[in-house]
Amino acid sequence: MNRQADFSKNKKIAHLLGHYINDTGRNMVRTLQQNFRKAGYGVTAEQWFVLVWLFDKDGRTQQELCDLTYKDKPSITRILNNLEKTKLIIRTEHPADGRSKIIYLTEKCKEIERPLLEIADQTQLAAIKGLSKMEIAECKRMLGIITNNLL
Amino acid sequence: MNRQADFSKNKKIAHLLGHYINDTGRNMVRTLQQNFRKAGYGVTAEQWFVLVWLFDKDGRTQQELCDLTYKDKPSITRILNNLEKTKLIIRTEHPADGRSKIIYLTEKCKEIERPLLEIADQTQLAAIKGLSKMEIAECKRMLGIITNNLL
DNA sequence: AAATTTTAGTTGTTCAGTTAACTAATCATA
DNA sequence: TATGATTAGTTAACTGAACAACTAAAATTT
Repeated sequence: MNRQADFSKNKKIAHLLGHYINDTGRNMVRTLQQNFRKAGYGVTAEQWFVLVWLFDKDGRTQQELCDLTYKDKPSITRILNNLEKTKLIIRTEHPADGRSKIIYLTEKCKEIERPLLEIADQTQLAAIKGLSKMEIAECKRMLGIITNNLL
Repeated sequence: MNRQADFSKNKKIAHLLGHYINDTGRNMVRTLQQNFRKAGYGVTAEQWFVLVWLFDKDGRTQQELCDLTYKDKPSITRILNNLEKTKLIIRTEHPADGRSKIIYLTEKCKEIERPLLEIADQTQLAAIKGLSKMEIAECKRMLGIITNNLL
């Protein structure tokens, strides 16, 4: 793919902010996944974004994971299917609510939490090199405004 | 899907900037596509990001479109396949280079340029409401820095 | 209590991104 | 000029996103 980042070439074409945001996000996500892979972990970035919340607190429902990751239900279903295939999570039945399922990490998954976290941290650190904490906060604030505008 | 934008809920989890950027970009892209669809145009956002550069200048090669859109070759191949199916572009052979193909817009496509552009403009305008031009420029600058850091 | 509505999760289809392997044409070079 | 490397584009497999339609189990309403 093509990753040069001269977003100023769109002098005539000013309708592409969404494209640039999207592209930058994909660059980060792809790099993270490549770094996982280089280190020998076959975890996708999207799987990671789900696992993060399970490391934070185990035993959540799929709906909770939807809310936390901003992903829709079919996406969560499929990401969990793949995590189940690789034996990183298990689905169990909710004791009180027959519709819900509760997701638990396997031991195998808990063992790789630290190395994955290390890779994620380093990747993010490399990505934001040259940006101050204030700039990052500004960036997040603007992203939040844009998303809210679209609700 | 879930589009609430309170990115501050990650107090404990600070590794998710890429996820937030990615998510915001997808929100913009999805909204654009929905707006095209509501107006009766079956053009995807990714198709639009390619068409934009053909409206700018017709008769480009696929490689040029890769460079301009930051997409890789398989993606461009498939996006053009779909644009060809819906008769919005045609592929022709390069007169001098047997490997290349030159992409032209059809009349059908030229006819919908203005309405699509109108929708794209309005969508972007709605998305950035509340942000100054300087903030937008800042945002683009930071996205460029991040992408360059990842090269 | 029965009927309706809402909620949790799954499935199917289409589209695009990522990676790898591939074909065919051109370019470089020895 | 013949060989090897590069370039343009395609194909295939896997993953996830978007959207719609679906099942089954609550929750709500009447």
